[in-house]
Amino acid sequence: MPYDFSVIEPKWQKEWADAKIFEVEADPSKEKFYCLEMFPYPSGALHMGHLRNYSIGDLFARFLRMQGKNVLYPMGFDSFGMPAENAAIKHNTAPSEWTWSNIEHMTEQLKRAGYSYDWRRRVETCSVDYYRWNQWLFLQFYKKGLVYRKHAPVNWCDKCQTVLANEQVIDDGVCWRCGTPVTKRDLDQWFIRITDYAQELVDCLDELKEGWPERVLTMQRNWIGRSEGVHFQMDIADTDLKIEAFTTRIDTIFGVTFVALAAEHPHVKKLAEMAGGKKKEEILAFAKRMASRSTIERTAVGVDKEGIDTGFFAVNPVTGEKSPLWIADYILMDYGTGAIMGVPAHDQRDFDFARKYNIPIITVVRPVDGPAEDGATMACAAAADGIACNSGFLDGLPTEEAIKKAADWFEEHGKGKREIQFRLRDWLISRQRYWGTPIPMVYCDHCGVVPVPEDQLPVKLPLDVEMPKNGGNPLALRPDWYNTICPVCGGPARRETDTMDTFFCSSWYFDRYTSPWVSDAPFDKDAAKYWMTVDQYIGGIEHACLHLIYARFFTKVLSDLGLLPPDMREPFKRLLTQGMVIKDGAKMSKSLGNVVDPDEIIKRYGADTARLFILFAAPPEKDLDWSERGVEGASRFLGRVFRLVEQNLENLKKASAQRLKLSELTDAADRKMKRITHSTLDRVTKDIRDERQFNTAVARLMELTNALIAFAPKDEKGWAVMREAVETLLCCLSPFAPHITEELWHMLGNEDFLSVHRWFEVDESALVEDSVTVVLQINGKVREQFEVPAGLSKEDLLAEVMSRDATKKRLEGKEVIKTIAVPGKLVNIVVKG
RNA sequence: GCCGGGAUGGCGGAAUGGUAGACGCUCGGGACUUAAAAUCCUGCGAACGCAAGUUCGUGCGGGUUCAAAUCCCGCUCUCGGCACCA
Repeated sequence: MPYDFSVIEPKWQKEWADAKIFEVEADPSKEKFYCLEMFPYPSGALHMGHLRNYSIGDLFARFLRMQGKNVLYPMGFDSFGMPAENAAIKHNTAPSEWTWSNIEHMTEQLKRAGYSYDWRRRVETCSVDYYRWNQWLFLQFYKKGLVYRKHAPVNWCDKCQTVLANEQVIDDGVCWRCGTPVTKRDLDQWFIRITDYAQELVDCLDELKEGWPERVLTMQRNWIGRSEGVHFQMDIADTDLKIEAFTTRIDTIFGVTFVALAAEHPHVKKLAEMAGGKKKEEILAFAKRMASRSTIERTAVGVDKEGIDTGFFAVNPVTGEKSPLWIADYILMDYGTGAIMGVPAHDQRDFDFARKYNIPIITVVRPVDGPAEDGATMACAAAADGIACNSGFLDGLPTEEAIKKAADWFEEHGKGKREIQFRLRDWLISRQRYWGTPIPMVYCDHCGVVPVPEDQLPVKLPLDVEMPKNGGNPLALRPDWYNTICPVCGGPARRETDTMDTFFCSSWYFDRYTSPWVSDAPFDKDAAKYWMTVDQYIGGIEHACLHLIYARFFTKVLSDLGLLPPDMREPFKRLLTQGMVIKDGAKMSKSLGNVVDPDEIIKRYGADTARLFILFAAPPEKDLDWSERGVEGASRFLGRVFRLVEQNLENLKKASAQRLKLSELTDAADRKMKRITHSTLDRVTKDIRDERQFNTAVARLMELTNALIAFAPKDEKGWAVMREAVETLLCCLSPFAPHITEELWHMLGNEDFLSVHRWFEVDESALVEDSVTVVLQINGKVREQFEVPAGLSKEDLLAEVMSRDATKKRLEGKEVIKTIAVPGKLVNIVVKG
């Protein structure tokens, strides 16, 4: 009977499901392991990226299960979002119908791939049972003061017809989903105070060093953008106005030669008024022109800085000197205070600006080993640390100390204080879209903004909607839905028609998995306490500053709300960011027409082959080059394993299941086979557990298979050795190719499931070698290799090598200068002549 | 500009101071077959050589070492992230 995956795979999928071997319960007596993949958006069908993500996850889940851990391995769908609305318009159906049919289809696909999920725990964020808890959590956040409504300039995508969070504006100001340039709009929107947690979000990155990729930590650190500095005030001469400024380089305060405001700064209008006349018109015109520029225009490389002199002067709080007050386009209103002290000698941007407008440049920091540069002739700003000069009481101090002393001065004189600034902005969660969680708020003419009482949740999304053809939110066109009664006064009120950013849903779904059946809370506290945190998370790098920041933030808040234990501050202990799947040099995508359909591959080669290829072709973090030939290679390998067992089946079944010790084996080939078996087991275990090097683990298993094919047992002992080797191979291969290994395991007469069988133990005594190959080097160049008994000391090895005729011959007529012997490895003889 | 990753055969990739190229793919030779597919055996970094073998070889230039893909110094190219963030 040949290897027929089309029979074997469905058969074992059914057996596993019937026996419920992948269903788990919290059990504090057992050590748990929570293995999680970033859940998919139900776009219609699985793509290769999904297959790669989940093949890695299933490998971990199966491996750890076999290692005896109580493994939580769930799957669900991130099923709210724009594409459902677009598809609904295109196919003239409802977003919910489209979404649910995709969920069912993709679930079937995942089952055909043989992943070992506990399917009872499937979570769909678009189901009322889930999103009602989004609403409930939103209200808890609201009570805690973490939710606020603000009229502010926000990012607007015209194509998606909705606002976006800062994190969703990428690549110089375009929408993360559709690539449309983002514009600014002034709107009333709901924000979440993620900035309250900015400091902790940075601090905890250190705890994640062990298990997270360095680059993700760096990206988050950059995104949160913590900087320490001094916040201080400056008077505007001859007015009552004061300017608030922030700087990280307070040590350069003596080098201030101008002060600049952002065009949107509230003082701009006042100053224009005070200036009056022609100057007023000029200032207002300038501010208007700057405000109308898009993010792209403002941040394009090489754009000249622009500014206008207000004619006013700011007073330096230390020196009392007056510096001209400018309005400049490179000052951002939404960072710091929207005003800066200009120190052109030591800041490149200020330098560019000063040169353009002939503002004086004064150096106040000199290099450690030389004199200060001349401000009039220097080519660029000297931003590096050095020694303070021309700086009164700071003179002679190295930058770090000068900063400290200057900051102390400001605090002592009550003119400013130390402050920490973050780049991170609050999270805008309102979306002017239909297919999302309704924000549980109502607007009453008498009572204002009123939260929906918890006992009135859920605010259900109507499913019988017609999507407006020209875009926009159908909820806003449904008076029957949005007209309601004020929970406070009972008068007429209107529901919030915006829905929540879908990243809200995905910020706590992993908590829900721990107890998806509870109906009186988002999740069961005890279940979460047992299962959380996620031990291994797997997904794409694209979420480094989106989902992965929001989920970290949520976990801290849920912990503070008492829903998670107080010390549970981080959701994901280890993170693996898998590489992309590449074909013909580019990422697989519909628009490039280079997609390979996982279903097709599974149909043609089987799930085991597809999974094995994916895990073998590249290390998990690297991009994977899709190769049909490579898939065939994986298929060939599984065929070899199948035939190996099948062709020796009778003898293997008869063979003793007893494990013979190496010391009980006398035949050299048997001993060698035994050693290979255990060194393979040892290395594969380490590759998976410690190194996460699945490609090399597969390579070892191929080597073991090659050795087994060449192995010819001579007697009963030999067959016992072979049986042990074959079963070890099946055990190690099981997490990679679970169906074929399960089949062969049962063919050998085993009755339990290999999928949940205990991982084999390495017999350390079987790793001991009789002899080792050592290399003879002359002057560092390899000359020959030969066998010596294992365990020789340095001296004995050297003596052994030097006594060989071949060695003596090589050294004839040469003077030995030095010898180096590395036991078990090599001997290097340094000679002259 | 700043931060991070990477560069090894025809290709994907092994090797973290000690035999460079494991394992696989491609390609060549052979066996089986009427034939093909499948399968099995075998060769495969480059140069010279009938061979034994010798020399060269891990992006480039230096250095440390008996010994460097690996460590140090200085570059080049490339991929990714952030970027008037004060």
